[in-house]
Amino acid sequence: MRSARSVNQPSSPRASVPDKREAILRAATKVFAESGYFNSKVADVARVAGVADGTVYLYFKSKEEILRSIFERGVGEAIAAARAETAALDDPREKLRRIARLHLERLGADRDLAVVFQVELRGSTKFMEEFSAAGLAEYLRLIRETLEEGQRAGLFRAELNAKVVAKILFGALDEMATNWILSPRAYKLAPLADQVLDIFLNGVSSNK
Amino acid sequence: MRSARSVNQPSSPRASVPDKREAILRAATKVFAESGYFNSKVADVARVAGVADGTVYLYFKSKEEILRSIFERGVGEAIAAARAETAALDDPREKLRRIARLHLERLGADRDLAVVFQVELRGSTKFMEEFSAAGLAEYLRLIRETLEEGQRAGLFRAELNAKVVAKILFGALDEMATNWILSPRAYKLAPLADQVLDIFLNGVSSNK
DNA sequence: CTTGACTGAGTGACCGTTCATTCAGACGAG
DNA sequence: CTCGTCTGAATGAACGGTCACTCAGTCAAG
Repeated sequence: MRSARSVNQPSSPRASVPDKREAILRAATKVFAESGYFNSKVADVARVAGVADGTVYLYFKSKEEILRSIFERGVGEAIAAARAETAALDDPREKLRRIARLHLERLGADRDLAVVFQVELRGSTKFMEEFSAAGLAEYLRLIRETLEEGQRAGLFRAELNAKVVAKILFGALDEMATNWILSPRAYKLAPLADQVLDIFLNGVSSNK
Repeated sequence: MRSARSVNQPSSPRASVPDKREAILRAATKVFAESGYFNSKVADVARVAGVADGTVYLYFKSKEEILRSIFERGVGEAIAAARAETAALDDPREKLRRIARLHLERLGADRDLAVVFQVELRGSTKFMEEFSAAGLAEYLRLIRETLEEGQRAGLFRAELNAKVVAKILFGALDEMATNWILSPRAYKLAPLADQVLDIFLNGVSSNK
């Protein structure tokens, strides 16, 4: 069926054809998005991935670890992308715009992944706390630091609490994504980033 | 407790002393908040409510219906309160401030209820879609209409899409609430409404 | 006695996880 | 090249525990 990949994956030296791990993650994202994490059966994930039930447990310790892996990879990539793309920019306003655009572009590009991130990952305080601590905090910090940069530059009102302001921006973007998922209408998610940023920057701006 | 509730859709017309229904709802809110909806056992809810397992089914058709009832009551009350409190106000800006305050005050006053609303209800697209259609849409409409009122009055920028702007405000408030729940620090939620409104109104305001 | 709210042990379905077994391919010997 | 041997990835049936829901019976009130 699948010719062996030439590129070796570094993390798991013993897996012979590590496509399987990838296939399981992709399948799980799809299945979780469709039925919800708690309603999904490991057997369904296995079937969609094209492997046997037991094979799932050669790559993941438990059903929960699959969800965790989806999250960690997603957040990791998102943060890396945001850092990389903003590094070259000077204006903090442009940085925030880039972050917002990336945020909605990434989610808008993969509806299944978006559902898992916006809905399934929120379904229990246990997950939320864990995941929140894991990657979300870092994402919020990235936004906050950019805001503080703008405050030092005199672009944003200095009296604002950057932590709270970061949450406002994140919350607004988050709601755009959640609404997009739940909406039966098919529209583009990414362009909303500009509308959000427009209002947001106006709201925090000090010059006028 | 003779007086019948005006708005109940009784799954069980035979229930004579509806205190039990109330006790079960309260217990379920607590249990769901503590363990998460999917990890909660109906037996736990019954125990906390001080009734037998079977009694739960005299008042609710299923475990899911308990969750739905918690949601419907909460949203219904929130919308009623928001409408009542804004009716007397003229300035759309004041109306929005009232809505935002009420939003965070209500959630801040009952942590268990807040957890169910911010976390447990989000845990599956099935719930989300249903609930979203049910009450959340109306809440967003209330905000949107207030925004449009402000646009007509020339207070808010007319070129903004009120639907999107309503989501931004809701999303920002929502994130405040979610963060408050997950935070180990004990702080007051309601005062954040003013910080959010400050930035928000600045962002949408047309005069300057 | 009748009524019906209430009880809680029981039941059956469900599903995450395990593990005995299979077998495709690697490899050394001849 | 062809065996024979070995390995461990992959399999999927079976297990064991859990839990939503049921219903035959209890009991108090009238």
